[in-house]
Amino acid sequence: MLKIYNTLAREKQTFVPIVAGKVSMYVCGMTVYDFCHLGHARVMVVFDMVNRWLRASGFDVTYVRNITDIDDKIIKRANENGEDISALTQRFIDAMDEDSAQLGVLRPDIEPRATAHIDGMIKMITALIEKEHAYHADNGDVFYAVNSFANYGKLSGKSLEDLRAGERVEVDSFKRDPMDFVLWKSAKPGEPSWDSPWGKGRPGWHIECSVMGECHLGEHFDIHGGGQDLQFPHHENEIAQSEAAHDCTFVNYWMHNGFVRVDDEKMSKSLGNFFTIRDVLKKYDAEVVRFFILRAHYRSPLNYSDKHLDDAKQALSRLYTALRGAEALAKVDQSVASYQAFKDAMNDDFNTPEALAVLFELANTFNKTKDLSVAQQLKGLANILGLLERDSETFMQAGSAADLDASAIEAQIAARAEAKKAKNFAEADRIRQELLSQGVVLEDTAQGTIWRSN
RNA sequence: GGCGCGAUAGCAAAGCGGUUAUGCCGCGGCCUGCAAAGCCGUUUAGGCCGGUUCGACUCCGGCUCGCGCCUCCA
Repeated sequence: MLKIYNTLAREKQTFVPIVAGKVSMYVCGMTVYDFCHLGHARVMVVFDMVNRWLRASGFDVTYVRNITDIDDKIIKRANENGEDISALTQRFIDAMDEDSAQLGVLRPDIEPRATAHIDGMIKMITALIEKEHAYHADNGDVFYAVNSFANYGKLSGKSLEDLRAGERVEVDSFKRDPMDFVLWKSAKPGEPSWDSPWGKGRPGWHIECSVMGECHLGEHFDIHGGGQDLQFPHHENEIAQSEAAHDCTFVNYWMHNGFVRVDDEKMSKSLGNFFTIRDVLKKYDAEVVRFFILRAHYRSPLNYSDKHLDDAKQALSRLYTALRGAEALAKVDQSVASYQAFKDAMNDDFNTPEALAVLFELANTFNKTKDLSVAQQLKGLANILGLLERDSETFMQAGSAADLDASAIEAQIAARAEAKKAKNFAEADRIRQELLSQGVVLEDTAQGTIWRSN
């Protein structure tokens, strides 16, 4: 039985899909005006892991992850660059696709773009106005009337009174209530706009996800995910919009992943303490980054540092080392204890740290017994998490000194073998030391000498 | 100010009311020409103060510290 921590209920709940055997999942994706950073990597990897486990559990999953390709920041950035908005967004969508592919993230089934759903947004806003959940204000914007929705605050645990009491709420004279949020922004000169019953304008951010979710998964679906920072106001507002428009429950399970931090502070654009995925991948193997993310529970904070990545690399290497020389095919045996332990861990709110512990126990068993079925199990279970998909040599030799090619290393190994044969250990050690200084580690095995990068 | 989360060994990170988490690092041993890898063993825990209990890292209460949201944010 799969249990999921539901933010809405503030507890783990047994997962019961709306339609038996099927799962509909929506995750808030990126606003494409810049390169993705490690925080984005965590969302992509975490929900990729969720998607993979649901599928491995036999569910027919429809996974939607949207792309916000129109908003203030995009317009601002395009103006700064003197770049066409669609060129800008396409450029960063391509970059995002590259980054996520590197991280072993499977493509979502559907990746809707906000700009392709303007009609649906106009339709939903119209319905909200008709039901008196929204109003066309004097400045031309359309606002959602927060006090028209009795359950406002149920996801984030905030009450309207508390929110209004907050000192940071900016007063907008065109709003009936300071907490009302914009559904449709009237166009300012020079901004991209679409025709609507309220004149030319563009949608607010929150309405995009309500509409894309409805369009691709229906008025009521199973799982909605995203980063913790989207819980309020974004997801709270989505609920207000969708439930008011449809008069039915919007989402059954709300999932929020924890932040990536740097020095115990949230990594974010506004703090300027972010690392882009592509910068990190210049230094670390993408699978190491994926392993690093999966090593912590998805709801826990995750501190980023080179030291932690180095540690993750060492740990992942242990698994690859175990499989070295025994390139077993991935083959999961569901009848053995390791599968049960792995499954129990994953079914307990996607407890990947515990699932990974099962992999290390399998590696230890295989190192001792050399029972090929154990190696197959190790690789099979790891593959479910999108790990250990390459062969060991490829991983172990990746990132070695760029000025050495494999044949040069092999030549050195051969020379060392000659020296060893002649009992000239000083020369043998000199060669080994020389390679080590170039980032190549030699290991003598029963089958001969093999090498890996340091 | 309002709401919420966390505090586990040198570092990272889980489960669990009583039995070895796991990984990296350290130490001892085996293996090796020597290493590396691997194997065996091993040192370091549970912020502080109370309570419940035969027994608490695990449950309850208080405190301290850290973090997040309340504004765009994954």
